[in-house]
Amino acid sequence: MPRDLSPQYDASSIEREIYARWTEAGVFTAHASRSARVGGDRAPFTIVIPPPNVTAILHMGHGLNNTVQDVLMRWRRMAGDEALWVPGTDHAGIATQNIVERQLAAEGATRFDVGRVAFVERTTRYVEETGGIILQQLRALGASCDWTRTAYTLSPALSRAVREAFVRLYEAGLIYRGHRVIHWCPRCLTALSDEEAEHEETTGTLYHVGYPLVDGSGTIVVATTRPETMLGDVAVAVHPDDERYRAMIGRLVRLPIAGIEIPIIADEFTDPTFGTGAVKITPAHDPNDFEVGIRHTLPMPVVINAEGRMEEVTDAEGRVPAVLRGADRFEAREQIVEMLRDEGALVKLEPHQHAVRHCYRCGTVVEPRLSDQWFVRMQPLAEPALEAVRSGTTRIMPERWEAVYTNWLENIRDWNISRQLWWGHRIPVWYCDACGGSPIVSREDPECCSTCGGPVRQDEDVLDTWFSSWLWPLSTLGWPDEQAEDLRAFYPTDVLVTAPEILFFWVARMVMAGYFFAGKAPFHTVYLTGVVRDMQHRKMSKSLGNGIDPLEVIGQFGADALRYTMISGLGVGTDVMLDPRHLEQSFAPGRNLTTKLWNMGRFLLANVGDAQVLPLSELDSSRLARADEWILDRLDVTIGECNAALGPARPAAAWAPDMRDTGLRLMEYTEAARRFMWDELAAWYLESTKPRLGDGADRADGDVARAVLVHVFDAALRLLHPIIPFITEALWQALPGRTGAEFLCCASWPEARGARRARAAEFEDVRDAVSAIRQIKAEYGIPLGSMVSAVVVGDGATRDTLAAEAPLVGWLARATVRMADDVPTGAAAHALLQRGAQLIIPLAGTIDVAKECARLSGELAQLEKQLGSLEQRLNNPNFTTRAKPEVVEGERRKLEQWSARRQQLEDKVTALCGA
RNA sequence: GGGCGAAUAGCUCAGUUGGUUAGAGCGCCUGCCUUACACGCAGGAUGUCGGGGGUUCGAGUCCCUCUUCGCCCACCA
Repeated sequence: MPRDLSPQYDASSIEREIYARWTEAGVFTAHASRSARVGGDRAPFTIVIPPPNVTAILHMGHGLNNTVQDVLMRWRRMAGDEALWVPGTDHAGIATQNIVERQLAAEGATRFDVGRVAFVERTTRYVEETGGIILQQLRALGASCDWTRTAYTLSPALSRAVREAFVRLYEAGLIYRGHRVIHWCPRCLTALSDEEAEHEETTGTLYHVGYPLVDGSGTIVVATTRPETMLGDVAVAVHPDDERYRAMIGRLVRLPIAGIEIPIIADEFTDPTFGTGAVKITPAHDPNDFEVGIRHTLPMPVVINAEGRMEEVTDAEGRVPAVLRGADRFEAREQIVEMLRDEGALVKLEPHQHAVRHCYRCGTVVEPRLSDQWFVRMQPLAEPALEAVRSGTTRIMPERWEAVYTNWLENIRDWNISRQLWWGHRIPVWYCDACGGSPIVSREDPECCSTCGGPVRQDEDVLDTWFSSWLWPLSTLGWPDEQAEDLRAFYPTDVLVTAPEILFFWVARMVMAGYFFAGKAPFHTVYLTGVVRDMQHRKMSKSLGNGIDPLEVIGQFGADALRYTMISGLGVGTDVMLDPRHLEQSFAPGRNLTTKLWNMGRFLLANVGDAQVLPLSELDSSRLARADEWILDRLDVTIGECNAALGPARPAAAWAPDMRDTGLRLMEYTEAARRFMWDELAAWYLESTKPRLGDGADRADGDVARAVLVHVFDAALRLLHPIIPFITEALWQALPGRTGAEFLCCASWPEARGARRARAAEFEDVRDAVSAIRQIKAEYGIPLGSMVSAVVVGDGATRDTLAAEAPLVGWLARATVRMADDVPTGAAAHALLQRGAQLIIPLAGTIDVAKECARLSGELAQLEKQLGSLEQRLNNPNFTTRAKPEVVEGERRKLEQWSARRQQLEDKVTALCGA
C-alpha cells in the first residue's frame, strides 16, 4: 500500500478506486451458511432495499434512504453479523408503461397500434437497455449491497413467487372477482387501488338542480358536484325521516336533458343536512350510489366511457344527447350546466370545498367506474399484521406512525389488484368460453379447459405492481421454495428503511404477506425516514425543479460528504432541509470532515512512519502518559455512546414497550464519533504528542505515543466508517502494518477496554489549565503563537499534576509555565478552580487592571444570583425531603463549590481592585 | 370531517422517565498562515424554550386552552 498521502484529498478518484476494490474482494457478499439460523456462528442481519423503480434515477430521497441503510449494514457487518443487503428494482407497472407509451406517442402511435406482444417486448428491451441505472448510482453512494443477489420483480424467479402467492390466496378464498365501482384513471386507462387514488382538496361548485315531479306538483332540488353524471341518474334519494320530502317518496321525477322518468326513493345514506337533503343516484359513476343501487335493485346505466368521454356505454340508450356524445367529462359538465340553465333547471351554484381523487401516477382526476376486478380480501390478512405491532414483534419508528398503521389496518378495505395494463405480471386466471365454467386459477399455464377440454384464454389484466412488491422480503430470498438456503438463513429480515408515504402501499402489505405466506413478520423494525425538502420546506421534486442531483454532489464533494450531511442532522423520522442553490453550505461540513481526517492521516504517517507499532495490549501500561490514558478513556466513552445511540440491533424476542424507541439514533452516533475524532483526538491528543514525537524527545516515550496514536486513530476510523466509508477505508489501508489484504469494512467494531483510569482524569487539569491560559491570551489580544510566561497556582493533586505536566501545558498554550502562589484572576479558569487550582495568569504587567476588575465584578454578580436560587432551593424542606437523595446531594456539593468560588472571586477583587 | 405531529440561539435541529448554570452543527464577532489541516486554529456573543392558564418544592419537559405550520386518513352528494 502506498504510504504517502497526497496533500489534497481527491474524493472522486479515491472513492472509485475503493469501491472497485471492495467489489473485487467480494466483501459485500453474504454467506448463508454462516447464518446462525442454519448452523453458522453469526447472527444474520438483513435489509432488503426498497426497490426503486427500474426506470428511476438517483435523487436525494434515495440518497437519504440508502445512506441510512448502508450505515446500518456497515455497522452490523463490522459488529460481526452475517450482513446481507439485498438490492434490486421494481418493474413499476404504470410508471414504466407510461414512459414507453410516451415514446410511442412521440412516434405518433399508441400501444394499441403496436399490439400487446410487441409493446411488452419493447418495454422489456427498454428496461434491459436503460433500466437499473440507479443500481450503478447506488454504488457511487457507497452502498454495500450484495450485488450477487440483485433482484427484479419481473424476473422469472420473482414472477413465480407472484403466481404462487395469487394461487394460494385464491385457494384460501381470499381472492375474488368483484363487480363494483372502482377508481379509474381515464388517462392511464386502468383501475387503481384506493391507495393509488389520492385525495386532493379542491374548490369546486355545488350545483343545485331542479328535477320536476312528473305529476306537475312541483320540483325536487338535488345538489351535485358532478352534474355530468346526471345522465346516468336512476333515482333521487332522500332520508326516510326527512319531513320535507316524506310525501314525495315513491313518486317520479323527470330527469332534465335526458327526459327520463326516475323515482324518488328513501335511503338512510342520505344526509338531510347536506345540500338540499336530496341526492341524485348514479350507480355506475359513484361508489355510494352503487351501494344504493344494489340496495334498491336499480339499473346501472353507464354514460361515461373509459376515456372519460360521454357515451351511451351500457344500459343507457337515449340518455346521452347527440351533442354531448364524445365530449370530455369536464367539457360535458360545462355544456350540461348551460343546458340546465336554458331549461331553467339550474337553481343555484355555490362554491364547494371538497377532496377529489387523483391518479397517483399522472395526476388525472379519477373517474369512478363500474367494472369487474380482482380483489384481495384484506381483513383476515390484517389481523396478524395488527398483532405484530401491538405485541412489539415489529416496531415502527418513529412510534407515532404506529397509530397511522394501526388505523389503516383496522379500517382496511379490499384491495383491487387488477390493472388494465400490459406491463406487469399477467393475472394467472383462464376462462373457458366454451363451457363457461368457473375460472381456472393455476400455477402452470393450462393447455385447455379442465372441464370440457375446450380452448382457454387468459385474463387480459395484469397485477398491481405492489402485488409483487409486497412479497419482496420473501421472494428475493427464494420463496416459495421454503427450503431455499437464503430464506432459511435470512428470513425474517431485520430492519426496513423507507419513506412513510409507502407505509400502506408497501410496508403494511409486506407484514401481511409475511404472516400469510411464511407465518412470520418480515422484519422487526420499520425505520421511516423523513422527506428531503428545500429551504421553503417544499418536497424536492422534478416538477418543482428544486431538486439536488446526488451525483453532482458526489462529484463535487464526495459521497462521504453527502452521506455525512444526510446523517449528521437526522433525527429519527425528521425531514432533511437542503438548499439547492447553495450546495456549498449544505455539503461543505462533510467535505471538511473528510479533509480533517485526511490531514490527521498525513500527520500520523509523517510522524509514525511505516514501521508497525506495538499493539496496545503489549504496551506496559505504566509507561502511558496522562494524555495517553485520557484519550484511551475518551475512546471508551465514545464507543459506549456510539453503541447506545445505535442501540440493540435486534430484540431478544419482541420489543418491550420501553425498547420500541431505542437505538437507530444516527445523529447522536455520528456526533459522538465526530466529536471524538475532531474535538478530542485531533484537537488535544494529537497536539499533545507533537513534543513526544520530535527529534529531541525520549525515544521510548515516543514509541508509546506512536502506539497509542495509531490505536486511537484506527478506532476512530472504525467508528466513522459506516458514515464515511470511503475515506476511512483509504486511510485505514495506509496505516502501518496493513498489507491491503484486509478491509476496514470487514474489520471489527471497536470494544471498550474497561475501567476508567485515574490518570485520565488528571489530564482534565491539563486541559483546563491550557484553556485558561489561551482564554486570557485571547482576552488580552496576545496571539496564541507568541509565548508568554504564565504562573499557575494550584494546590494538592492539581498542583502536582500541573507541575509534572508543565512542559505539556506550556506547549499546548504556547507559554512558559511555572507553579507559584499568586493573585488569582481569570474567568475561564472556572473549571480549573473547581478542581482546586487557584488561578492561572499571565505574568504581571500584561493585565489591564480596570478591565479585569469589571469582568470579575460581572462574574461575581452572576454567581451571587445563582447562589441565591440554589440556597433557596436547599432551604426548602419540600425539596430536601421530596427530591431524589442524589439530586439533593449534588445540589449540596454545588453549593460548596460555588461558595468557595465566590470567596475566591471576592478575594481576587479585593486584591486587584482594592475594596 | 376524523386523527397525528411540530413550534427551543439568525438557520437546521438535540434535549430519554419533571431536578446541575438549556446544548450541537452551520452562520455571526475577534484574533491568528502555531512545523497535518485557513476545507484550519484559538477565543467570544446569542434563547421571555409560540401565547395564556394550571399541577408541582421545582416545568423546555406533565395537564388545559389559544395561535401558527405540517402530515395522514375520509363515500357528505
